[in-house]
Amino acid sequence: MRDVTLRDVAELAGVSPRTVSNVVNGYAQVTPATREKVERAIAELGYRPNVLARNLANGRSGQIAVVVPYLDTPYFAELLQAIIPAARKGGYNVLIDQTDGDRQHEGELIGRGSRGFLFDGMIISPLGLSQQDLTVRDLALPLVVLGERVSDGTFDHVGIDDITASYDAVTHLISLGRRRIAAIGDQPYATGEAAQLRTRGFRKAHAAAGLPVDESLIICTARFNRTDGVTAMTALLDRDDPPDAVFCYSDLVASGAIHAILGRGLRVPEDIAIIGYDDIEDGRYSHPTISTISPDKTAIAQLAVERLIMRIAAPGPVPGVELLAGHRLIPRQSTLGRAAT
Amino acid sequence: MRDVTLRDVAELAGVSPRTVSNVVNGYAQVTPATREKVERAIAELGYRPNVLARNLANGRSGQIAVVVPYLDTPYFAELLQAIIPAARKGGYNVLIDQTDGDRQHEGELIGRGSRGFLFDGMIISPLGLSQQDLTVRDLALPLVVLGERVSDGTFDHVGIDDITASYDAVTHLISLGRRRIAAIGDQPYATGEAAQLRTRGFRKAHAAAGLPVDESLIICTARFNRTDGVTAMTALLDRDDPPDAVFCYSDLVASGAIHAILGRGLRVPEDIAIIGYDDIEDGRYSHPTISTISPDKTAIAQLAVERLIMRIAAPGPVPGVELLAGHRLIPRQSTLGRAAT
DNA sequence: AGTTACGATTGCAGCGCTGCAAAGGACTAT
DNA sequence: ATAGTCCTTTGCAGCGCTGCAATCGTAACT
Repeated sequence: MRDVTLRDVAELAGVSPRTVSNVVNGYAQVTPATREKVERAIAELGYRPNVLARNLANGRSGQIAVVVPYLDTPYFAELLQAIIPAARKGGYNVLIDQTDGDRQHEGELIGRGSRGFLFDGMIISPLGLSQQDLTVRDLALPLVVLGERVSDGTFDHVGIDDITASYDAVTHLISLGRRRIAAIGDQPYATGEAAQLRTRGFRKAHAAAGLPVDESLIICTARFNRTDGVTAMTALLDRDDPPDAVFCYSDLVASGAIHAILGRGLRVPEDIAIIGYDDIEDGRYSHPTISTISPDKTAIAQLAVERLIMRIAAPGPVPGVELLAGHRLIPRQSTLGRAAT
Repeated sequence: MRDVTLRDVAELAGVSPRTVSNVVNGYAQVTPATREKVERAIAELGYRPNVLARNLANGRSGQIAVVVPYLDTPYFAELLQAIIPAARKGGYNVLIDQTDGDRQHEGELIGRGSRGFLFDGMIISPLGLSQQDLTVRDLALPLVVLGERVSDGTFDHVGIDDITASYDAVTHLISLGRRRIAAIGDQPYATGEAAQLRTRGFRKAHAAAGLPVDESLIICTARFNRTDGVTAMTALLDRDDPPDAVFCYSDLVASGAIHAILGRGLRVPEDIAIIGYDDIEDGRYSHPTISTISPDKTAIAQLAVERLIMRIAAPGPVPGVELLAGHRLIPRQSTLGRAAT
């Protein structure tokens, strides 16, 4: 049994296929009488427009790709959770891809013609890509970048004010009387821009408080995973002069760090205070609950999608902009102690 | 600047468009000489096949939809993480949708013609849908169901042996000397089949050990979230005779339950042992680490995708089958105590 | 009444690709 | 030399829809 097409509906309704199309899309003016005839025919036949054909005809796919390094990283999962409804509201379906942070894979995706016209635009959260890689990409692909990178003018970037957020986090630790503060997550190489901004905030908070920065307390990690947190924290604990507080560049790192600390029989925050970054759900239920910087994920998703749709609709190139979403410091038990909720 | 099409390549290479198509798809036999000519032309023009057009022409979209209730639930995120590469390997792109467990939304998705030919098949993890809903769906849509439901013969179901897994979990608690064991997560209504199976396993373990089941210790929850765990556990703790162990129907519930217990100043597992279900990453890093039933997610993803692709390729209706992936009991600190790794 | 104007409807062509089956060409067998 | 065979290449038509511009019909105007 063949699928029902526009033509079938047109025949039954006694109008031209074009008119059926007009009704379906609400394009031109259509007489209420005609509309009703057509709608009845549609209902009777159970007609469903063929999205593929529609897309081919008008040259747009109606899909946007969202590319993240890891789907099972809570931060990205939560972000996606917000992006999907936003895209749907804008009339777009979401195609998801994960890259494992692989530079080459990411590069292919933003490269010339990668898409085969399968999606109209892309929201990407790159991990392996350097600024350079982004610049030589397919310029015709409407692109919005989340997180790591900063716009070079050919794409938009959505993030939060990392320096200020980090400044807030570290200042919070200082205000609690901590003096030997470590940072876990610096990435002093090309692809670690976000990390570097956080380190800047870390330094700035020290400077503002008149505190010296112990460079040996700034620990680099390849990723922001739990294992990175465990490894880095273990190294810190092995020192003669461990820190009394740690600013972790993600909640996962914080989770790993806490795991390491408690594993040694030490207490959080009594012995070492911990603050994370991202405000993932785990942090609200772990033991202790994790103080964190909470980026406004809904706003990030909203901004990214809106901006991308605008880009897709725009006739020519659109200058890239930096868009900042809000963030809040959320103190919890890992800095305040059991007294905190 | 128009996009490069098959025709452009054909012209440059001095062959017919059809031949270019043959080269691109490796269809018919093509002389090495011809192939090279065409490939050179492709490279020179930077030609990329238009997937949309291809799909329209051969009537398949090359996409499968994966529908989950919540993307940010770690279990689903981890499952997706496994499904995407499996699908990609099979030549399919993954379109993701989340339903918030809303029955109507889920129903629409599996309903007649929902897809508009946008995807060739669907993997769905329903929450709100009853068996009945699934039965009246669009029978022409190749469908693989994960988790909750059991096959009615028109679709495939992939899951683990819930009864045995639950039996294993509870038997583990009993073997540790626990006697008052609660269960959190039963759902004695139409849409809670998986939960009911787990409750069956719970009873079976009691029976096998010659232990009576205290019905009042079987707590129902609407979902398997952390908040459900907190709520249910709090109620249990408020009783005069709280349990000495709890079998939670998800790791999130377990996480919430632990949160509630520790919040009361009680210890896990000394006062109350906890075992969860799903083996999400959090459970490996939380404090205490959470004993759990670990379903083989890779196998689930693999089976689901393979089976779906087979269904899509099949000419006629395919009888639905039940596919079981493996599972393992993973004892951790929440039952064994700090001694455990 | 004749003309203009405007809204509703339509026809055509084509988006870029592939299924099908036939045509062309080279080569072997008789 | 001629027919037969097999492999490569091709042309046609059409997937189902929409952009465009033309057409039709009717209401509003002089």
